[in-house]
Amino acid sequence: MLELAILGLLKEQDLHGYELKKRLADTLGLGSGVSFGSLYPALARLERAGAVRSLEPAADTSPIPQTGSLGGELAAFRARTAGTRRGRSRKVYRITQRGEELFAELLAEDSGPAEDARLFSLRLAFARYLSDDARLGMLEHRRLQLLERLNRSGARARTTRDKLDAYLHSLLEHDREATEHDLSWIERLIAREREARAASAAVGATDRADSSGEHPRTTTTPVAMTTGPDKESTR
Amino acid sequence: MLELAILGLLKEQDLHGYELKKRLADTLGLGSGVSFGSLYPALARLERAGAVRSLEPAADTSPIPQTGSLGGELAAFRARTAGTRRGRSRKVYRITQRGEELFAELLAEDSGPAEDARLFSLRLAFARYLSDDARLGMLEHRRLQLLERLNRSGARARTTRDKLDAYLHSLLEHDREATEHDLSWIERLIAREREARAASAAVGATDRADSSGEHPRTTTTPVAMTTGPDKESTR
DNA sequence: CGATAGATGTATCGGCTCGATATAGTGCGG
DNA sequence: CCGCACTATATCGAGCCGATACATCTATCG
Repeated sequence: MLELAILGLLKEQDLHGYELKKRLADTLGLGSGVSFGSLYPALARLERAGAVRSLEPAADTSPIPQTGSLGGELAAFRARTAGTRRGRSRKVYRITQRGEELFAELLAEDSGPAEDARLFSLRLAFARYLSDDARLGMLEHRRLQLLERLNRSGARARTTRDKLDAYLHSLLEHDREATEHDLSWIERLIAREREARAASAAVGATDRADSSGEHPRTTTTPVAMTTGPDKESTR
Repeated sequence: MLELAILGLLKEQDLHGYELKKRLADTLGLGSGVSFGSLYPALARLERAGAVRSLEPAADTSPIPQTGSLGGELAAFRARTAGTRRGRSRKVYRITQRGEELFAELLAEDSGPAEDARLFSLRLAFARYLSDDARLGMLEHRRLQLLERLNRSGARARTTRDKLDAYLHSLLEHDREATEHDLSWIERLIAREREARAASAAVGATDRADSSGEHPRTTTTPVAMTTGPDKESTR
């Protein structure tokens, strides 16, 4: 999972560990990012697998950002002293051809029924690298997961009628609302995706049934299932 | 973290591992609950620490639920064959005095600035065991965390103006909305808490300034901070 | 009847991630 | 010159997860 995020960031430019951690935290959706205890081992794994290679210091005034764009008041100061390397010597990582392939694999991977919210967010952050079909498939997949989760909320409400602690009840209720919110978001994304597709395919084949208002609800699944595990951090 | 959840459930009744896992999944807010790979080691730790003890088979027709209330069609069948133990012999866990103490410690624990959403949910699920003050403190603490997170969202939006990928932008936007939703939920909980407190203290002291509409916003913090890490699963 | 499938249960293993900590180089203010 | 803060790489122990193994019982189908 971390590998995917690292490779995705390195696709755009070479980075050293510290900077990588920062971008993981605030460029991507990952709250607070990851700890060094995960990041460095992950980089080591990737290097061992030949997916990235590390470049030594690279002399001075390299085009690698001087850890910039944070702090605010600090930024001005940073601009003044730019070019003077600070702290310990950095090890800069660059993605390899093998790394590009690995990225594509990880991004497209099936990710069983347990796919959690973090992984979905990560995939969406790199959705621009997917084909139209793969991207739409990913969104539909997520939609089904959320529907299933919503089902379980309903089932739970029906099973344990009221006799619940007030705090627990509020928690469960909020969780259900958050899931509904997520679901409507995903459905907006799907609708947008279909519009774009329809627009780009304006020339060509015969009319393809849908395309007008009230988006076709795809595979619908009328809200009824019994089994299947799931994994949804918290919310 | 898991220990807290286990002890909280065992406070109400003796349970065996499998049933414990089920309740972790759907009684509490934890999506999909935890895996056996966490649960059994956690139980072993708790037993080693003297916080729980395991009771052997306990003969037949014990008052422990026969893993009931799931399946639906299965429930009827289950009712018929109730009383006949199934599968491997179960090991039933019971909380000890030491366990009750440990539960109280874990529930009240300070939980640094990194407290994630899962842990907060867990604490809220057991909030009924906290004193009024501790409960309110927990809610205020969570409120500040969410405000800080919201700040960072704003800062990010101001720093990286527009030049963002559409999917990434949508992701970040959705994340911000979800945080706002969480925040307003917490504020409703705080308001409710204060009302209850005011109602119960109806007899006694002089009038205490607030109590009428437009809840007092507590410690307000006018949305401005620069540093501090955080941890928020995803969203 | 016997085979098969499937639910119920307990348990362990390898691998990833985390939080804490160690190490180290640099500039800044007192 | 000393301590402090910031940048940066790296490791350790422990927790958690997914997969898997193992064991026991029942229902169902040929």
